[in-house]
Amino acid sequence: MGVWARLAGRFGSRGRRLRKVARERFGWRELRPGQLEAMEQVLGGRDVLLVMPTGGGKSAVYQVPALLLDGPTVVVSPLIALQRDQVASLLKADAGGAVAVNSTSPVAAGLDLVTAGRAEFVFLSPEQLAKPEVVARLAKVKPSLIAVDEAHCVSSWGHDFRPDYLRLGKAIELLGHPPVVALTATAAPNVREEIIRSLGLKRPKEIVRGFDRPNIHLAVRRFAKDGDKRRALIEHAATREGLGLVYVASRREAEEYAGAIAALGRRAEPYHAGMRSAERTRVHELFSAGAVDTVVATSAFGMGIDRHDVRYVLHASPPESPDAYYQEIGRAGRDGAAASAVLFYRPEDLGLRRFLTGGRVDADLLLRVATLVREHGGTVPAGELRALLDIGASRLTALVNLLERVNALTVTASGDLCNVPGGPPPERAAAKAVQLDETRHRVDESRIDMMRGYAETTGCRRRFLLGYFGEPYQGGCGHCDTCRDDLRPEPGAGPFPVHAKVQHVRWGRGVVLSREHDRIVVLFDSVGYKTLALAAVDGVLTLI
DNA sequence: CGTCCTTTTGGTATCAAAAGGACGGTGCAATACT
Repeated sequence: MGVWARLAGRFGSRGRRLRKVARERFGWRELRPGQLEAMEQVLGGRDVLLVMPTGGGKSAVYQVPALLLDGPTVVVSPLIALQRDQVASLLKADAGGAVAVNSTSPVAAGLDLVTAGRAEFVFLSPEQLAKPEVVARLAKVKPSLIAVDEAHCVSSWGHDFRPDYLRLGKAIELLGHPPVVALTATAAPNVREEIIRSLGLKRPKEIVRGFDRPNIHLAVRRFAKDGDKRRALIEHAATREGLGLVYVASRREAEEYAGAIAALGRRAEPYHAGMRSAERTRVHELFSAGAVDTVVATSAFGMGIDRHDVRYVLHASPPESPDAYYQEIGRAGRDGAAASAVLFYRPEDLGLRRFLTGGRVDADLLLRVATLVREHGGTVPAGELRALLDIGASRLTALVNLLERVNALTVTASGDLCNVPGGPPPERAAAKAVQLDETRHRVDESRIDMMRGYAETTGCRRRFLLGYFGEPYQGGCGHCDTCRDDLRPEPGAGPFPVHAKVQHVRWGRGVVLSREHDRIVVLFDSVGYKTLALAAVDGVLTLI
C-alpha cells in the first residue's frame, strides 16, 4: 500500500468511497454500522466472516466493494433460484453486469461474458467450482473478490449432501485467494470455526451483528400424543392473523397439515422438494405476493424468501439443531413488528432427526479408495475410480474429502487423485478418517440434544438460544413462555463464567456457553454440546 | 428412532393383537426421453 492510500485510509476515505458507490450505483442512502465495517475490511484486503440476520443487507457487503476493486467478483450461492434473483437485482443497478453460471444454460457461454469484461459479478454453485476447467477459466480473469453466500452450508451440507462445499477452500486457493467474504445469518461458534478452516480464510475479521431478535416471542407447547399435537397446531394456525410458516419433518406431513388447515377455510399450501417444479414456483409466488395465509413446508422452503411481514413460524416437530431452528424462526418479523415462534413438541419427534443424522461413512469404501490411490502410485482420474467402485460423484467426493483431511491423498488442479508421499498407510488413513467422521457425528447428535434442551428448559428460552450461539445474555427476556415476571431464575455467579475455557476429564477441552442457576452448557471440541449440573462438576471439570 | 402399513398369528368366531418391513430431508448436474 502506497503512502497516499495509507493516509487516505486513516482519514476514512474508504468509508466515503464506499458510501458514494452505495448511493450512486445502487441507490442506497444509508449503510448500517456492521455493513460499512465489513465493507471497509473487504476493501482493505481482509477476509471477513459476516454473521447478520437475513434482510440485514448482507449482499451489499460484497456488492459495493466489488465495484471499487479491479477485477470480477465470484459469488458462491447454493441455489440456482437464488443466483437468478441476485443477478436480476444486480442488472437493475449500475453494477457492471452479472451472470449466473450453472446447468440451466451453457457454462462456457456464461464464462465468456466474464472473460469479455461484461460481467462484474459471476454466480456459481460449489459444484461448478469443483470443475477444473471452470476454475482455470476464472483464474485467468483474476477475480478481485470472492463472496460465499449462505456460508453455513459448508458445515450443514458439506459432509454428505453436497460435498463440493468442502472443496471451496481449494477453489479459492486456485483463484489466487483474493479477499474472501463469507456471509451467513446464523452460526454457532464451532460452525464459524469450521467455515473459517474449511474455506481457508486468513486472519479473518469476524463481524457479528443483530443476532438477537427481540420482537419474536418464543414458546413451546408440549404434547404426549401425536394426534393432540396435530389438532393443536392446526387450530393455532387456522386462527392466526397474517402470513405464517409451518415447518414439518416430512413431505407427507406437509401435505397433511396443509390439507387440514385449508379445510378450516385458510389459504394453506404445502411446499417440499418432492413437488413438481412448477408447483413449487406457484407456491413461492403466492407467498411472495402475500396471497396465502400459511405455507406448510419441509426445510426446502426458506432460503431466499423475501417477505418481511411473516407473523408466525410454527414447528410441528423440532429441527435437527438450534442453528436450523434459529434460521427458520428468523424468517418471522423481519419488519421488526410483533411475531411469534411456537414449537409443538413431543420428545419422540427427535427420533427422526437422530435417524437422519445417523448415517456413517462406509469404512470399507474408504479403505478401498485409500488403497487404490496408494497402489496406483501416480495420479488417478476421479472418473476411473468412480467406475471401478461403481459409486456416484458426490459419494466419492465425500470419501476424498475425509482422506484428504487425514493427509492420505490430494486432489490435483486437474481434478485427479494423488497419493501423498509419506502420508499414512491405507489402513491407518481409513481409521483416522472414520474417527473424523465419528467426531462430527457426535457433535451433530449433541446439537439434537441441545434442541431437546431448548424445548425442555425451564429458564429463559432466548437466553438458552443466544447462549448456544455464544452471545452472553443477562437475566430473562420477558418475552417467552417460560419468562413470566414472577419466575426469572437469575443465573448466579460461579466458578465457571460464560466463555471460560475448561477441561473435562473425559471430554477434553471446551468453552462455557451459558449458565443457569444450577447448570452450565459447555461446547467441547470432541463431543459437542453438553449440559453439566454444577453440583456434579467437582473434580471433573477445571478451568484452564 | 418412531410411525405406518401389511402380514401373520392365535385359536377356532369372524376379529384383535402382535410381528415384520419399509420409510423418512435438503440440490446440484447430467441424462434420457418427448
